[in-house]
Amino acid sequence: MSGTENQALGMRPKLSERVADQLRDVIQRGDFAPGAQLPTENALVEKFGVSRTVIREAISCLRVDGLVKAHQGRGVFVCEDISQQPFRLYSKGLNEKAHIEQAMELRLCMEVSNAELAAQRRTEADIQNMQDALNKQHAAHLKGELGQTEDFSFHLSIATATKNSYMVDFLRFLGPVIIPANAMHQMEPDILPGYQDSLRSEHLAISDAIKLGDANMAGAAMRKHLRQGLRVNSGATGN
Amino acid sequence: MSGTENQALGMRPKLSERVADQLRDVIQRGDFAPGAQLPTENALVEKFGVSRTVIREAISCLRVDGLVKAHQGRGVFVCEDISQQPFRLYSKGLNEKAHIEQAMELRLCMEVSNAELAAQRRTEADIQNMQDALNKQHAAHLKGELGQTEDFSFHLSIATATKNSYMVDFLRFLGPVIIPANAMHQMEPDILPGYQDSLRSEHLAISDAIKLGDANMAGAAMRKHLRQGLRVNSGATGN
DNA sequence: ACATCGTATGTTGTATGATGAATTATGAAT
DNA sequence: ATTCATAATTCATCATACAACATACGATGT
Repeated sequence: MSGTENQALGMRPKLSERVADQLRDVIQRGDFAPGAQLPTENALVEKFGVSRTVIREAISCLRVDGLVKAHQGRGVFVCEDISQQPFRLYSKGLNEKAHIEQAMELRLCMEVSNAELAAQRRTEADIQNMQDALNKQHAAHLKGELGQTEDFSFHLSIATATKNSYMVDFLRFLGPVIIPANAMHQMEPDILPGYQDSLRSEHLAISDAIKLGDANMAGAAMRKHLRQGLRVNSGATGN
Repeated sequence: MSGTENQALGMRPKLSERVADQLRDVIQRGDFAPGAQLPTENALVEKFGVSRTVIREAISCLRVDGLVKAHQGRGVFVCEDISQQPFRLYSKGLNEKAHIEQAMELRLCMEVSNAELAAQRRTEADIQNMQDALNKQHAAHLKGELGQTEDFSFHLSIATATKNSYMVDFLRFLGPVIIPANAMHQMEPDILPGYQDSLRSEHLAISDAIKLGDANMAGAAMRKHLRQGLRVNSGATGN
């Protein structure tokens, strides 16, 4: 993040973002200890030579990032605990390939655990949701569609069955990174049905194991499924 | 997040945050399709009955959150892909206990995978780092310290050995949520050494399995270790 | 001496108006 | 119909003023 993408396109980055980046740096470098007070807005105005509007927008960014906390009438202070800081992908200078690979690995380890937990905790309603998602995906396939949305719904239904809302949130968070990587778009029309069939059988294997309550089997099926998908994707993109 | 904690303390939430929350809601509810243009600043000024300052700060928040993207001279648009959106814990209305439990479960499933991956990919340097962390933790224990920082360093060294930087980032992200939950602070002084010994033996079991390259054993040792820690923590807090 | 209260000062939050910069729409000239 | 200059729109920045909140200080009364 931090507005570097603008600069890459030759666009002049916004002043407030440049100031925010500089402030972020000095904070993360430790120039201001946790709990310490930042210079006042007026001081920063003089220091950076910009208007108070820009300073306030920059500090607002740091606030959303969970780095500082502003108190009216007192000042702006560096957060004591960084527990409010969000988690971002793509933060470092990773190329597209490494980014997707590592994010995919993160998803794999989480979804395998999800399958295991779902097998232990699923209720009848969860099983019904999984079944619905599978049916809708099958219907989409029969209509000649890719059914990626329904595919994702199936995985979400498993995450929901873990009764851990963070699992759902995290899968939703990783979802967009994964979906575009799917190689179904570039797939030859004649091998697509075969791929969708194998997809369906893999999903059924996962679903059955979760219904049975067999955690090990569910995890293994999910791992096999995701590794298969990873193989197809990387193969199609020529890696 | 979303400034709800202010309201809980009886503090009047900032206008800009309230506006930001409302805008966030209508966007996430789908009132504005991805790629659609938001009303202009002036329109929002009239709609909300606040100043441009507030509207701009609110939009700035949404920008940092990755929900919208502002283009000078064109307008503010809802992001097409939400892949830039950060992942946050504590986002929903979870009580402290459920929050920690669910976050801990997220950590568990990730660290088990980390141990497995580390066993497969560790280099000599990784093994050295793990060993260093263990030694430092032991030294801290002998000095009568809790050694929590060194404990965390050990786990980080495992994450580093996976060669997946997101694993390290994510563990760092979860770290602050977990650390305060540690019950060592409230522990009776006479049982602390015994606990530290068991901690050390669990760490050694993990470390040995990773050195041997036995993924299954490493994963099992890590799972046992974290479940043990979870048990101690929840027991100490009376749950 | 001590506690209480009001005031002064400093800081962030909000409002307002004006100007700059970038994009898009408009329209005239060829 | 195309091209080009101009106007209109919109976000970005600047400057100023005032409001809301917090703290420090001193006056006042006991």
